[in-house]
Amino acid sequence: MPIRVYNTLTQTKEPLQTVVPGKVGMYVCGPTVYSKSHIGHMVGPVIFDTIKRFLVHSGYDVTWVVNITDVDDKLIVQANAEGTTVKELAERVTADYQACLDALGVTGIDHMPRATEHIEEIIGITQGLIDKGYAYPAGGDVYFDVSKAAEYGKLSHRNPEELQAGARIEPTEKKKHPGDFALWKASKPGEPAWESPWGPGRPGWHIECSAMSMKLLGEHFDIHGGGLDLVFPHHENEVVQSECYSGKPFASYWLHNGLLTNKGRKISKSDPDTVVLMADLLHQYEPDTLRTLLLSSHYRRPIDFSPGRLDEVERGLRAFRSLFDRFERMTGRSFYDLDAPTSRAEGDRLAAGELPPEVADHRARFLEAMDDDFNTGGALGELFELVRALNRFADAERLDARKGDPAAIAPWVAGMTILRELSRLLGLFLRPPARSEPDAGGLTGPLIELLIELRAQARKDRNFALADQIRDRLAGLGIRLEDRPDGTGWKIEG
RNA sequence: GGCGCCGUAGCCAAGUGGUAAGGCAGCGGAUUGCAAAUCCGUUAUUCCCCGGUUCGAAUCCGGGCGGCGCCUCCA
Repeated sequence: MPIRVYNTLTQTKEPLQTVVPGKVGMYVCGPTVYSKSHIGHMVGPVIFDTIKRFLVHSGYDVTWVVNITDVDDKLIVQANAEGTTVKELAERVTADYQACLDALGVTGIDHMPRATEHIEEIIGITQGLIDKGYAYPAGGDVYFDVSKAAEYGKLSHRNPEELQAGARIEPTEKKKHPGDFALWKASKPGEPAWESPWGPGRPGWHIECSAMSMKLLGEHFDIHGGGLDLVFPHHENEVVQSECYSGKPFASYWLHNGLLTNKGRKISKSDPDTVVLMADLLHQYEPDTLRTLLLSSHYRRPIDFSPGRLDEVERGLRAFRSLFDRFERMTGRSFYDLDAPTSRAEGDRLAAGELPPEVADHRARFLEAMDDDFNTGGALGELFELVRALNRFADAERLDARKGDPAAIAPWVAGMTILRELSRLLGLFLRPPARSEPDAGGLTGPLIELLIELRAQARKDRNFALADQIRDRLAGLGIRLEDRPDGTGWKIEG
């Protein structure tokens, strides 16, 4: 079953056929770095990180580029308001963005080019478009002439006449047509500026993505991604200027992720009520919880964000944590350190061996879902089924009592290895949750062990009132006790 | 006004022509001293509404209704 992707350009699902067999070039629009990242900024990175993981696992050699737009009117305004420089602001916000990506396990980005480091390429493309008659200089600015490009509107499926009729585009006397957009903007005194054939200025908004994607991935590459809100005008402009410049098709497939809403409205910097900062969320929730929410439905669908939803997701993830604890008790090894197949072929070999019932089926269905336009919601469902199949097998075979017998638990461990393979494809459970670890070198662990010992004695004496008091008081402190045949375990909960 | 997305149980959600995955919440059972965790069972005769095509539709077509996004900076 080949991988199929929904292409905004054709509005259909198409089999993935790459420019160079076995290789994928993927470009995703990153942030304009003038304010801290909110949860909405993470949707694209998490989705495309997952897509990259899946493509790599499927045998592709993937190069993934996410740009940083570090020069723009908004940066100038914000830097002035803060009394700092555009450069300092951009660096600070970029560092915050990077920290959020790291926290969510978005590790697959190969290049993060900055607009300000590609001024030369931007000027080159702009000049090239002027030379070919697609752009014109006007009073220090340079505009793309939309009327010269017959295909303008093909990505967002609009026609330019209607566009102009209903347009609320700011009238600028320098533009020939209201739909024309700036490739280069003349700078005012005191603003960041670069020398150019048209005088000192800075790039327009869309040109940097054309310059950086074509430089790093070639003039024709495979996947271009971004939020649905970027389809028009950003991506429409990007595709038209790139193709007019190179004379080649730009990106083969355009993938757009749905937007996050809060209280029913799109989360957006221009609607401050809706903004939920990543930095705050990361203090309240496990990264896996945030990531699971973002992957819980198909990537084109909008997701309504709320703390209640996150709590639900977190409760759902407990089943995984409990299973991982079981694995650790059984094998003495952490699930988080478990090596798993890193390719589909390797996983297929493991799946062909001895496994608990249903495990191979769920794996097959998981991969099928991912093949079909990266259906992470369906894949996640299979992961939950896998957890159940593994617990069921361990229960039925009474594996907890046979943990000293490697041969007996081997099929189950193989099943766990499949779970590791698949959950890693979604970028989940890469690291143990921070909160379940007692303070390193602190007294918490030993003190809890002491209380468990005292409670065990009370239970032996059939003093259940005291035993339950210990358990309830610990629960009040967020520490949950679990009595199992082989002893009492404990867990710190949120 | 134009372009696009969406409407599946109390909530979230997969499924896009063959008789409704999964998660949360709830209920019943196994297990337990009681719990927790785990397992089993259960919760939509039905997929916004109305018509049509078909042996057969949540899935295709037509028409409504409702929600959202874009057309201006946005991931």
